[in-house]
Amino acid sequence: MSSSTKRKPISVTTDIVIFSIIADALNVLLIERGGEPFKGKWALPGGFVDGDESVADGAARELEEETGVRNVYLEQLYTFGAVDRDPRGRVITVAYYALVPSGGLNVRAASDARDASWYRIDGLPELAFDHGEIVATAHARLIAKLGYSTIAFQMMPQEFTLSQLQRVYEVIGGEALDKRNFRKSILALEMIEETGNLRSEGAHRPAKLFRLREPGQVRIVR
Amino acid sequence: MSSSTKRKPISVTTDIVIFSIIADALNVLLIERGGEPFKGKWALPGGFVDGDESVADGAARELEEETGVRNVYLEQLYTFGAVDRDPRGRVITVAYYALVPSGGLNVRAASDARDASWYRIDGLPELAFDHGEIVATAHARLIAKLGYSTIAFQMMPQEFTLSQLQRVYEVIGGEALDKRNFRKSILALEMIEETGNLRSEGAHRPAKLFRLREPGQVRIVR
DNA sequence: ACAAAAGTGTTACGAGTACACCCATGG
DNA sequence: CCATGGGTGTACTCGTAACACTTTTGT
Repeated sequence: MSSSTKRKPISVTTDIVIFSIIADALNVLLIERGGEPFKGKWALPGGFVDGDESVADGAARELEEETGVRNVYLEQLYTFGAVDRDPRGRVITVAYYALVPSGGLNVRAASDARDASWYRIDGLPELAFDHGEIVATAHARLIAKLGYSTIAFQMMPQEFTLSQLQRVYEVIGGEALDKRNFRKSILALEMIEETGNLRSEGAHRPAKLFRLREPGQVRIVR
Repeated sequence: MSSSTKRKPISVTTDIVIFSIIADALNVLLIERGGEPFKGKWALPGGFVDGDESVADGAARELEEETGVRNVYLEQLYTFGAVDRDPRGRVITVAYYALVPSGGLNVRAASDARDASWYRIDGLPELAFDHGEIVATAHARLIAKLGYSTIAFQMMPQEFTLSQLQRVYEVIGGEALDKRNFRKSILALEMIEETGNLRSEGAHRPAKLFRLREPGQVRIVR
């Protein structure tokens, strides 16, 4: 009986949780919905998967269409498949998440989004659909993954200082880290190298700038 | 442009990877397909999700229908969404996996499964669809999860000896473990307790039997 | 000269690993 | 009495955590 008589069509969407560090806080990119349902409510970028594209391609396409962001490390998060999660009918969603460099992208509202904006994770508005649950799941995964992978490097711009990198770890992890231990363990990964340049950013000693050896690569450590 | 003009219907299936330890080897439960496509080939249990059930419910239902297995803790593995993964058309699948006690269940073929049988993970037949990839993904996840969760307890019968439990870890992990260190670390979790019973199983000292304190609970450790 | 962040090593502790012998039973 | 797996404690090692002062710059 696995092929039930009533096989109502099930639509498939993707939703993407885009994280970035802005002003020393973890932020999520949201879209203000321009159409029903949940018109005027904030929601995650995403949309329906086309019949001629893979689910992952659909997520990448939606991400670029609605936010202009491309070439980011998109990782599948979870598939949300409750019966009543979408008032339009039977819609399941494959959620992805992505980390983008601090300040390194132009956000623009497009498509059926009335507006697009960053929100601090600790100050989110009420979200459409089950997107609050999706963000919470992504946040938990991000925190966990920080501990055993090099995912945080995805948030760095091309050149960055070790202090900047440390701030990313501290903001996501929610606790202060020892500067010397942090530098020791990061450099031991051999994933970054000095560019030879310095950055002077105030009334103090300039900081050495680093770059990723192999951009886009995420390694499991430990 | 997120709502494309051509939104071909996408069907949604589930596939379930059931692991168990049998004769000191890791095994996967497969069914022999009774219908096209891939008729006569071995495949994972699973099938189409109905419109009035959640994806997780669909997985549990298909599993019971095709193999008789019920009441297992199913964990979502990954969603496979390539365009051409199913010759019948556009079908994506949400894969789940579960661990069941050694020998503690009656497997029976049913529904459109011609046969159901255990296969050693290192001796799998050629599988239908992309099920080989799904099994490989589940296997990798199982090995990883063994290291930082108490998932292995799911494979134990109601009463078990510490040596049995150690064999589970050794078979999945693929390496021998030190007996004293193993017992020390397992008991430190405080997840199992002595039943007070002994099991005599050969020409040697009888082993103490243990049980889970809270069956079904999986904890993250470390 | 002072404020502010960058940069740099050593010690201490604890978790994890290595390791060997006696115990209880069946045949 | 011998073969077989069950059961037990300690010492060492290595990775992680704690910790303070000097350097370079702008004002």
